[in-house]
Amino acid sequence: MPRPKSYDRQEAIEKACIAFWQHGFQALGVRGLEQQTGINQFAIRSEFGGKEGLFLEALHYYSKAAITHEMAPMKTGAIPEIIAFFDGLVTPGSMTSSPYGCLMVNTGVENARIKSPVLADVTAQYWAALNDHFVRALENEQKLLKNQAIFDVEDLATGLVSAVMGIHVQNRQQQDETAGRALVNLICNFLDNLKAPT
Amino acid sequence: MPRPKSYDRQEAIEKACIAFWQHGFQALGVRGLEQQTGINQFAIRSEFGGKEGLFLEALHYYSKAAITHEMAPMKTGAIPEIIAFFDGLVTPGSMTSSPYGCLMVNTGVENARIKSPVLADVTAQYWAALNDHFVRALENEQKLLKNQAIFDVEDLATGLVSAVMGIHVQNRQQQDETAGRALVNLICNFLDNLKAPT
DNA sequence: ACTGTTTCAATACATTCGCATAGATATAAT
DNA sequence: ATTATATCTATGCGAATGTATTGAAACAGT
Repeated sequence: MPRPKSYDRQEAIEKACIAFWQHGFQALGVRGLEQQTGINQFAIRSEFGGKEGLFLEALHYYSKAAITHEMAPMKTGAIPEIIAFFDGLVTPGSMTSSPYGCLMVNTGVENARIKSPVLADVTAQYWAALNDHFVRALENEQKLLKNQAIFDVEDLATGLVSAVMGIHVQNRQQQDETAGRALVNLICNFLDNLKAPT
Repeated sequence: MPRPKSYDRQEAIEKACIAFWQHGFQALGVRGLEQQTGINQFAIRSEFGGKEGLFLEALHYYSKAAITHEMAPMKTGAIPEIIAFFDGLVTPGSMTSSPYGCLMVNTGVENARIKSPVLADVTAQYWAALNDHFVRALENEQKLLKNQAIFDVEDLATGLVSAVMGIHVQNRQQQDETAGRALVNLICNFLDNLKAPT
């Protein structure tokens, strides 16, 4: 019997995600959110728990999408899948390549010295997930190398995570979703030298 | 004849630099600046042109310090000097290593989708300077390799800049000035393989 | 001492922030 | 049609923002 909502919830979250991605959390006001998402201010509060609640939903949406669509192949793959992931960071059309960088990077940088522990959790979990996927793929690769452990998996994975951050920042700095290409090439080159011969 | 200023200008800029470094531009209000820098609100306006003017001074101070103290050795050096620079990014005590990351990275991420072209200029010039120093050092290294150009200098330099960004973001994310160590090792490892044999 | 000049402390200002409220609106069930 | 319920549009609120103003304060020169 109620009056129908004037927005689609999922659609709204996606729009909010893009808006926060572009402008950051602080710089985007509730009134700006209204315009860019089509959600009315009342719904932002009653449905999402205010600006920060909507932001959290956006972060979760972004995280889940990236993990399931971009990271997933690395779980059962090896170095080639890692290389494919890095390529995706600077390949137009991939959801992990954007002239706005990465919502998780941007949020982490912005939020580092601030408030919400819950925000810090979401970003930390995201990077942990990425780290895990790298570890998996590297372990898989090591099996192909017949246990010749010539590289430290955990350490390498951590380094790759930092590289991903750098690529995203470069993309955002240049406002060009391919700006991080040089580091991608460097990393892929490096990984290729570790790879089991095909 | 005038009343003496209650602050030292240079000292004030340094304090402001640290404050912005920690909190970011938006999150730090004028009243917070007053407390953390000891500059009175009137002076912020009359001496520095308001909050943004003081921020610009802080950016210039940071940039000049980093260029002259940390990047400089690469101008006449080669890959060993690049490696030393990367080590400095995760070495406590170095001015380029900090649990707050890098003021230029933070500013670039925060400002990317916003306003001030003058802010964008400062950060862009900073990264151009870093890129130049990498190029110089790599060219010097190539001379030692007797013109066996086995790597593209410009491309590699660009990649190294992105790596630096990633290391800083990792430091800030973990609030640990050594968190980017893994990528530093990876990069140094990579560079070492390019180096002329000693 | 007095004066001139500059800086400082305190306050006020308009604007914007996120949030809250309340009356109007739109649907489904009766 | 009427009613019930939930959502939407309007407006308002206190707090915080950066900036502007103004009278008191602190020095150098006379």
